[in-house]
Amino acid sequence: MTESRQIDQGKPPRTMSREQRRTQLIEATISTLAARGYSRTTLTEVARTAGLSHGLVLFHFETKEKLLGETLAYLAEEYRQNWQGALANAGPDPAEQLNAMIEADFAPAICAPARLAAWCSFWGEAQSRPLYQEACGDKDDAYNATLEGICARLSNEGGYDRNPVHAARIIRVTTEGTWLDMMTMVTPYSPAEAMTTVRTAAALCFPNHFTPEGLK
Amino acid sequence: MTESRQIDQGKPPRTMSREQRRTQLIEATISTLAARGYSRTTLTEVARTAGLSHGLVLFHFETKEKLLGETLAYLAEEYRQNWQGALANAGPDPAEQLNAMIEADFAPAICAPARLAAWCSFWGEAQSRPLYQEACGDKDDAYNATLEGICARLSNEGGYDRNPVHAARIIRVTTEGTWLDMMTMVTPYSPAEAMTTVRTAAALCFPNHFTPEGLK
DNA sequence: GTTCTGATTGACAAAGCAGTCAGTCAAAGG
DNA sequence: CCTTTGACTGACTGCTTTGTCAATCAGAAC
Repeated sequence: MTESRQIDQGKPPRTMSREQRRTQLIEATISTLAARGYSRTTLTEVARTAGLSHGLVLFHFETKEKLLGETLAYLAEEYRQNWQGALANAGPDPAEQLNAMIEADFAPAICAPARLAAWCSFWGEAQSRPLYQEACGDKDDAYNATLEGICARLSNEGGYDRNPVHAARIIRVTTEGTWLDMMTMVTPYSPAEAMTTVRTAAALCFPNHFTPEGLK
Repeated sequence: MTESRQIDQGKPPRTMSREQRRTQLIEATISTLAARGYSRTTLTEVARTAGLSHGLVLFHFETKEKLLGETLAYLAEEYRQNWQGALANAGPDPAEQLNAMIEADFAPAICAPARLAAWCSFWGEAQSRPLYQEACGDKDDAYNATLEGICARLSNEGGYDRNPVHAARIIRVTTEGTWLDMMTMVTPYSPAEAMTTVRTAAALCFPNHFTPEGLK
């Protein structure tokens, strides 16, 4: 499910491998969710977005429920890989790691309008379907644990006496609230502006290491 | 639309006044949105929740679209009255006012699970429906302007050299992110715990006036 | 070329939905 | 008691949607 995200756009062959087609249909589902919202996302519309017949969607995913579940899993996995990759590329310094995680959360691939809108669609249905808590609960757990660990090390090494659990929570809810803002605000809201907001929160928690513009 | 939110629960008469019935149906819509999500909210289910026939829902609201639009307007108005009322009851001191607004955002009437879930349903559809952006956006404008004003006065009078726009934004996105957390977290999340998170953010912005537990 | 396998299509069935409407019922006013 | 008015019901319609399936098609293996 995670390999070969890229789809060959040269001249689409009539048939594709199972994995390629599934990925293409999941991407079409994300686009449709963003364009029409969860409630008006139909199999026919997903198929039309992909330029395929609606029967094929069910051939590959069996039911609409499973298509949406796999779409959510795809988004969750993409999100996880994004921040874990950014963290792996950052140095051992906790301030750099925290900065890397903040930047990762607003990377174009993650907080592109269509991606955010798709996430938001799922949030709206979350409370009524265990599906989402399954897919997202684990992801959030790993993210939180990592963030708290980084904040704890930054607190210790940086000489702050801040509660790392509180700091991590502030950073996380600030990020989530900013995503929601980007979705619901009428006036456009750039990723750069969003990141400034989260960095401001980081600067409040760790003023010796962060400014609203980034690392000190 | 704003008067007489209370419904007489003694022994339901066969007929009710137009306004009472509309309010009852809007409340049933909120419950249904929370229980089943936006996409599976049907007129029949709303009617069943209210113990009425589905024809009556259309008699009072004409279309499903209008029912949902009025439900959102009802929620937005309820929200606005809640924080404006809390603000009116607070003293002239900006720190007290900020505290009042934070408490208002987590008052049981506002962040009850069903209310939050209903809001979340609308967020998920917002980007694809201009109807909802209006209702959600306008509420935010007045709220933001007020919050920024309070932060500006607190910054001045309290001797902080903090950018009040940034502080207000931090408080707001922290609140919104915490709401989202309350919706999507698997582990339960009490309003008291939520308020602690936002007060921690306030304490970071205005440490001489706030602690995570409340006003100093 | 032939065959085999798996992807793909589109016609179809079944179910659920919003919205319509003719008629019922209850309360109020005469 | 009679009439009027407005709330209310439930059967019905037409449309949309999900899901099924037999037939078709393209590419790979031989």
